[in-house]
Amino acid sequence: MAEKITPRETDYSQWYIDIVLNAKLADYSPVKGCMVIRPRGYAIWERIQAEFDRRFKETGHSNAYFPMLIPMSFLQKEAEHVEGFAPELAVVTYGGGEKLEEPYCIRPTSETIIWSMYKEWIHSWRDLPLLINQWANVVRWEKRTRLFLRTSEFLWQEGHTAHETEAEAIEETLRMLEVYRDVVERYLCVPVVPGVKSETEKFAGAVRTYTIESMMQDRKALQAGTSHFLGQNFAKAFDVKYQTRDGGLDYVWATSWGISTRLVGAVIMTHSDDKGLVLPPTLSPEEVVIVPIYKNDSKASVLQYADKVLAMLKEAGIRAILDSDDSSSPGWKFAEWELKGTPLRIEIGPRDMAAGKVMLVRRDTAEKTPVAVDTVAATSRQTLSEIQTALFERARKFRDENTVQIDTLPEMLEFFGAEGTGTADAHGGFASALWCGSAECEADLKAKTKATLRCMPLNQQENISGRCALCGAPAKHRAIFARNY
RNA sequence: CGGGCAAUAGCGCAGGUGGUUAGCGUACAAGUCUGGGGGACUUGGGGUCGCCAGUUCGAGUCUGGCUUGCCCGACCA
Repeated sequence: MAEKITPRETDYSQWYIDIVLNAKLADYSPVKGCMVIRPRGYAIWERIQAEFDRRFKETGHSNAYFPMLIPMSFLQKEAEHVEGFAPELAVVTYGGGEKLEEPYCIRPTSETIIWSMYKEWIHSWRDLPLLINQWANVVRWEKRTRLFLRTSEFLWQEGHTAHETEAEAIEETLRMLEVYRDVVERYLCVPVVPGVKSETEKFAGAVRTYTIESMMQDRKALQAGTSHFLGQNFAKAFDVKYQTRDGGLDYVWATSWGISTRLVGAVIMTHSDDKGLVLPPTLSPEEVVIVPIYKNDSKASVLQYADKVLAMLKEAGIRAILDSDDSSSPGWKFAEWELKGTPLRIEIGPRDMAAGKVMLVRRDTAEKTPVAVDTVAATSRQTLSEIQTALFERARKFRDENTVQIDTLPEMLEFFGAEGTGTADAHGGFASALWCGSAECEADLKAKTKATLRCMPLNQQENISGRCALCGAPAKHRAIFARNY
C-alpha cells in the first residue's frame, strides 16, 4: 500500500495535513475555513479541556455561558478593540426573515457582551473578584486557514475576571499564565516560553498581553495561549464602577485569558513523526492498544490470554483497548495504531503466551521490551510515565538547540534566510536578541525576514545592557524573534 | 483579499485534437487459505466526472461564473 503520510523532509505543511486527515482527527467542511472535528480529534480536545477546566475551578473560577451574537454597538465601545476585530467579523443582518435594526456580530471574543453584564452584576467591592470562564466557539473571518491552527470558527475557553485593584488583576493575569504554562508543558508535553507581547502584537483592548510561545518541528513559533491584563479599559467602556472599601467609587480592573483547539495542532506538530501521530499518554483516548497475533489453531487461546491482559490493565486504571478485529493482519494494525498515535502497544502472540510474557512497544521510540505478564500493568504504567517525560524532554531539547542568541542585524537576516544573505534555505528558529522597544524595528525585521517579535521572556528582563540587535540603539528588553503560525 | 495550481469510486490516479456501456491501483463486501511489520487467490458492489450556465447533433474533455482545498503574498488565537 502507498505511503499515507508525506515525510516531513519533503513537505512539512503537507505532512501536517496528512496526519490530521489520516489519523481522522478532523476533516474539511463545506464551509470555507471551517473544519469538522472528528471523534478522535474531539476526544483529544476533551482531555485537554477537562484538565484546564479542573485547574480553572481549582483557582476559584466558575463556568458560565454568554450569547454568541453580540450587538455591533457593543464592540464599538472600546476603540482599540473594535479596530482590532472589525476586519474579521461575521455579521448577522437578518433574523426571522426581516432585516435587523441593529446587526449582530458573531462573537470573535466575548469581552464586550460579558462586560455589559458585569455592569449589572458588580456594584460593591463585596462583588469582587468576579471570576468567570466560558467554554465556547468563536468566529474570526480568516483569510488563510489551516486545520486546528487557524480556522474561521474555533473552540476555546475565555476567562474574564474583574478585580478591586490593579495589583490583583495583574496577579490574576500571571496566575492564569502559569496555569497555562504548567498544563501545556506537563499535560501536553509542549515546552513553552512565557513572556510579554510587544505593543504591536498585544490583544486589541489590552494594556498588556502575556503569552506562552512554543516551537514546532519546523522551528516556527506557535502562540499556545494568552493572558491579558485589560486595565480599566473595558470597565470604562462599559461603565463598570464599584463602591470601594473606603466608600469611594472606582472602575474595576480586568483580565481575560484563553486557549483554543489550536493546542491540538500544537501537540501534533510538536511530537508526531513520519509514521503518524504521536500523543502524550495523558491526551491519547487509549493509552495502550493490545494487538493479538495468532494462527487459526492458536486464535482462541491467544485471545483469551489477551483478554486477561486487558482486564489486568483496566483493573490498574489504564485506558486500554484490545484490537481483536479479525479482518486485518497484525502488521496492518501496528501501522494503523502508530498512525493514530497510541503511546503504547502490547503485542501478544503464541510465543509470548508460551513464555508467560507480552511484548511492549513504545510509539515514541519504537523500542520493544518483553515483559512478564504478571507485571504488565505496573510496567505499562511506568513506561507511559516515561513516555510522558521523554516527549517533553525531546521537544525541549529541540527547542533549546534551535534557540540562538543573536546580536547583530546581519546575523539576524542570515538566521532567518532573508533575501541576499545566501541562506534562503535556513529555517531559523528562535532568535533571542536585545531590542530597543521600537515598533519600527519590529516592522523592519518583519518586512525583511517575516520574523516577528514573539515575546519578551518573563525571566530574562533583568540587567539588560547592550544594543538593539536591529538598530543599535540602547536596548530595553530581551526578546524572542521567530517566524510564526 | 490578490497571484498560481487543483477538484473523476472512500483514498491515489488515468482518461491526445469533444463521440455514445468512464477505466486502473488500492480500500470495501463474501468466501477459502493466511497471520511476529500495511498478506494471497476467487467473486462482487460502488460514479448525477465539485456546482451552475453556455457552445455543440453530442461535454469528464471547450468557454464563463461560482464553491472548496493547497501553495505564495498582504492580515490574524
